[in-house]
Amino acid sequence: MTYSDDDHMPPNVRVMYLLEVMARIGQPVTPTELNSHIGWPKQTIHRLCQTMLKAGILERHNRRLYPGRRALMMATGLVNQAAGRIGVHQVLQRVSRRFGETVNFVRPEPQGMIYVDRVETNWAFRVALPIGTHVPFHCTASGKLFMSSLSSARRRAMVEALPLDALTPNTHTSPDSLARELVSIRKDGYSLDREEFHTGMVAIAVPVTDADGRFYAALAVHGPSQRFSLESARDSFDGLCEAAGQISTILFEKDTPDSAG
Amino acid sequence: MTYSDDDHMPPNVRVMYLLEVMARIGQPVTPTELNSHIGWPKQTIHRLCQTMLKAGILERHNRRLYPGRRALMMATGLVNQAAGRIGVHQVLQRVSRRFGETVNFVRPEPQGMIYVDRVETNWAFRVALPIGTHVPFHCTASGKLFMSSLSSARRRAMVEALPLDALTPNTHTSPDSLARELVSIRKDGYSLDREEFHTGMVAIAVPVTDADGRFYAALAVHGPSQRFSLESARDSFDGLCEAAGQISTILFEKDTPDSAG
DNA sequence: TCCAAAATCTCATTTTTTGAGACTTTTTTT
DNA sequence: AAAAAAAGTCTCAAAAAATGAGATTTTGGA
Repeated sequence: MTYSDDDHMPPNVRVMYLLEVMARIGQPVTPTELNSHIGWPKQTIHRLCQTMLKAGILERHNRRLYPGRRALMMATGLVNQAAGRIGVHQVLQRVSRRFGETVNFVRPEPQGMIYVDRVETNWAFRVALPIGTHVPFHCTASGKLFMSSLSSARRRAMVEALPLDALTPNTHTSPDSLARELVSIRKDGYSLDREEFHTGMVAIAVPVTDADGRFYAALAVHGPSQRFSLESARDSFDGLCEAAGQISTILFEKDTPDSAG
Repeated sequence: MTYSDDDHMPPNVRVMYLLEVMARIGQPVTPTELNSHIGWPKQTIHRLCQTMLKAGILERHNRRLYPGRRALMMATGLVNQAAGRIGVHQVLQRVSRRFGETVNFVRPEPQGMIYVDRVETNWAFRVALPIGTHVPFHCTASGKLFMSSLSSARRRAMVEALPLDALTPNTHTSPDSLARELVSIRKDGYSLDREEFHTGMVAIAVPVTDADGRFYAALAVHGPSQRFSLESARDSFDGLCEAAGQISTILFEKDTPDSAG
């Protein structure tokens, strides 16, 4: 596979991209206006719009295009499927209120751990990592937590493959010490970041597991070490686990048919 | 152009089609399961899933695929755009004229229910909430209506996660009483705000659903309790449902003029 | 450990997309 | 009303992508 050229978009995905642009614009547009946001050759955009009109993905009133019924049905279905995210966000907010610190919901991806959702405190101190950012595995509470959930063979392979760049004086730079910590994380059920990613910032992460008990995501609380000690982090362990359990329920529990009492 | 062959789908549109199928299924699927709904050659579906994963349109947990961040952002944008359609707005105007009160069109988002469209009466009494504002779930007719549409597991988790701040003496502050009301809302098909958000203001909300019966938005009528009693609100139930049905038709139904071909 | 199902890889073929340029229609300006 | 500009459509050869059968590997469960 030619993963290398990063910015190339297969024709496949262009339909989706066009819908994304329309969604962002938020109101009916002419093909030309649309293209002022995209910059494809004139004929290309017209042809694609035609294809999508013919497929019922777009509809047209006068000159202007807007998402058609087909796109809307799809969107409604997707949003409903994702209704769990609303609940998850509410749980994050509750955790954040309770501990007064920033809370992150983080998932593993090949490029690193990715911030999927977050609730920030109003304190001046903020992590400057927007949602969608990837962070390294070896120096974050969530990344180490994820690795600790792997089978020993995979864990070892991963630890040995990672770069282990020293981002602070506390960062693990030796595969052995990292591997040792992963073992104890696995035993404890939580993972700490002792200023290993940013000096002055600490974090604790607990796992959110799926219905089969497999790792799905990390629920992490971050804070500056001045006011958020690792002691207090550990104290928050039970509360975090409870929240992680609720998230797991929201995302994975099978629907029980409702008894309308 | 060979418009004639009707059922042919250009490779272009397959990405969209795959998302549609996933939206209809409504929960994470393996490529093979997915394909049991589609019937493409094995390699074709795998290749397409790979493309979509790489593009961030899908995400994966274990074997199972689900709509990714990118797809969800798009879906949210589309769904909000559609809510503001001309035809929808006209229905809101008609409802507002009929009852002489402010009408809102409200959708769920992680941060709260968001006012997507509104028609206001000219009365002095106005809600000072501009379009785009988020309001809480637990003390609004639309928020409770949305929560009542969730599966019981999600509903319970959400009720437990919410802050339940008392904004008026009437606000639900106990998860139990809120949960109980959600059950009866589900049964009744409408939701009331009995001065739970602002003292002196009451509201009734009914759901707007898509062609498959999925929750899309809440249609809500608000008014000051002096002139807009809950009795009259309940009386307006049929009219509201009719309007909700019209909105649903505008947004989701294929308008085939007369024939039953 | 072994086995069946699922996923991945390879590759020649077929299909589609691409986009420049000429041309037509529509809209705006004078 | 005429002229000019902008938007949209058509044609076509080249380039790129999708296709899907078959072989191979990986995975998850007994």
